[in-house]
Amino acid sequence: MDVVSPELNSLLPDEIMDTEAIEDPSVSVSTSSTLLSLKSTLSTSTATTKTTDSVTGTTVSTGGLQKHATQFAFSAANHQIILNKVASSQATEAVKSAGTPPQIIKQEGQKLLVTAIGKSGQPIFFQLPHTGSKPGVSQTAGNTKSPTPQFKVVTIGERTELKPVMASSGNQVTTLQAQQLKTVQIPKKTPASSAAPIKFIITKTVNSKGLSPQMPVSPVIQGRVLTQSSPVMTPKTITLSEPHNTNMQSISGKKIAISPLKTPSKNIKSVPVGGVGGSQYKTIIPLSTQPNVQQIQVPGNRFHYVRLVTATTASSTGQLSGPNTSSVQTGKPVMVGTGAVRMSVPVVSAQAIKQVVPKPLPSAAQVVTTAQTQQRLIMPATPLPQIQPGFTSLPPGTVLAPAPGGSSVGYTVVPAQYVTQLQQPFATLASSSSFPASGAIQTQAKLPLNGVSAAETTSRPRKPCNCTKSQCLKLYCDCFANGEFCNNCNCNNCFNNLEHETERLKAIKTCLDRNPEAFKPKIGKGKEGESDRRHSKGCNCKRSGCLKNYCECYEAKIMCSSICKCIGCKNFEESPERKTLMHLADAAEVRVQQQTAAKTKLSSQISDLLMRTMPVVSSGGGRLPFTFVTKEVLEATCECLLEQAKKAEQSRQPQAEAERMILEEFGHCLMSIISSAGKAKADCASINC
DNA sequence: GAGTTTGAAACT
DNA sequence: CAGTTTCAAACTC
Repeated sequence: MDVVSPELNSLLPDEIMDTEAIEDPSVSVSTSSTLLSLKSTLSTSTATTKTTDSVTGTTVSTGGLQKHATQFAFSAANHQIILNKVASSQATEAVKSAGTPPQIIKQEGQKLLVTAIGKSGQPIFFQLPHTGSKPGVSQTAGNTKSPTPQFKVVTIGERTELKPVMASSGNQVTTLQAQQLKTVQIPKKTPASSAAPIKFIITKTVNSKGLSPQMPVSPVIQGRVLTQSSPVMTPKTITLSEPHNTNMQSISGKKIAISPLKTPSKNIKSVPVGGVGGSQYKTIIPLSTQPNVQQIQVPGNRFHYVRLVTATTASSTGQLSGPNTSSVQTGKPVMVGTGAVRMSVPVVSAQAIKQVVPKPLPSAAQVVTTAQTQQRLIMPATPLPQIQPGFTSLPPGTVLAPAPGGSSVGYTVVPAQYVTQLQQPFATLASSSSFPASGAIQTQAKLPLNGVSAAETTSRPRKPCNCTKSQCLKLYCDCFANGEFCNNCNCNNCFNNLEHETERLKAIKTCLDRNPEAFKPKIGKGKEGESDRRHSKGCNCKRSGCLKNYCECYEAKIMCSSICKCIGCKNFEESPERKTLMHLADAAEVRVQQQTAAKTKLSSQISDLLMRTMPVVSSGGGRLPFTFVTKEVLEATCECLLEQAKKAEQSRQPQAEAERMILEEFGHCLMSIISSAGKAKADCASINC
């Protein structure tokens, strides 16, 4: 079980944070490796259906739901949860005061954990006791006989919903959602393994016409795999699973599984998934921290966008943190109120992606932030066959954005640094395409990216390239290799820019075809027990001894490893040459630092001196000009000082006393200068000169 | 700054 | 996969 984020910890009451129930084998037992495929068949039936809880394996019946009608009643009219007869009037008031419809997070024992977004925008958490019948999760794995309310996260159409599941042994899932009540059919497929980890299942019907495009997408679930369905408007189902120790999951038709929290993939991986009506790719996204994936629907746009947000970010907004993180940490299906995720939620980089949170979007590109550095991606959830296979290996800092003109390419690869740069340019692109312009790019500038502000990251200095023949569209070009546009470079005939996006995309594809990992960082983590950092491919140096910057290992300040094919390597731990070089480098660095410090200090002193000798004149608010210290003034001052020195000499004063007299005279001179200057300035001001 | 060296990338 | 060519950065003078 993953650890609940501190942000959430601070928000949630202890009861909510208690995740024991989830780790309880009796709960996870039936969450076997089997992935229930939740068909996208929609109906608007009420909660009188049956289902098998895919999370707990508990089968409960509609009767159970009715049994619990003392706790809940479903309003088919407005599709809102109505809390009825809750034992706690306080909770009732909390619900009423919420700015959004309440969403059930989960049931734990005899408690229902409910969240809503308060009118202040802050998440509200409260508990509702189960009073009508025997509450709690099923005690029996697989096929439970005791009706027990369960909750399931199911995505229908563009939206994802939390479903209180009360059916038994059926194959339907009843969805109760803040704004819509739906029932989806699920194939009867019962989880079996008792030792299986908890999984999340999301059913996603793409472009379901039964749903309004404007219908907000409820944030839903943490996951690791995004399925991008084909542009063909056939219903698609996404199955997100959350096994704790397995990485890949079964794929049935157009379903994909989410890799587990505990087996994070360092890199996003896309795998073609078979399907009718077009190819699909599932994107496995690393999940080393707690980012959320927000699925966003753009009305009128055939693409679905997802946005990845770190838990930290979410918490910083005060809106996402609670519900989302809690769902992640508990590993249980969780529904978060639609109001819990807003477009204003900024996007920051993430170490990895953990959550999948569909999200309403009036119109916007979605910036997806992923991975090791500050990789931000804007990517359609629909497939992008042209490049999608290489999507796994997009370089850090790459942004995928819908391409202008709605071309077949479908998106534009943009360096992360351009996310902020492109605020205007991208809006232009968006406006010229089917992609809505408003809010096209989310502002990220003021949010920290892995501890570094976006401003810092985006302004990160980079060496300009000097390419002449490659058009900056080959990996020879460092800019291109780093997934960046050329900017302020010295290259000739550069195609690594927005004006040549088509060529650029083609080049990227070519590179990825040649080497799917072409854009991955070359310096990655080594195997266990080895140095933390090592070159992924190793170097092939022959003449440099791996002690010059020709060597990629040396350049990265790491030692050569066993995978290097270098000849005459001197870049190893005990190498005396290497040690000497390191010492020299250290010494040089110290020297530079000292020089820098000295310069800074000197500059500061000069500045300070000028400040003292040129006081601010209140009348003008400015400082006196240097012109007051004219040559004549200096000469006069020097004469005064010399006179003072002569005086001291004639009176045979000791040196110290002579110095004192001279300095004193210097002080008098300065005061005279300042006084005169101030007077002159005041006079000048009085006559408006 | 021009020319050389070097090794990764690209090509065959 | 190996050998060769191309390329741009690193380096030297």
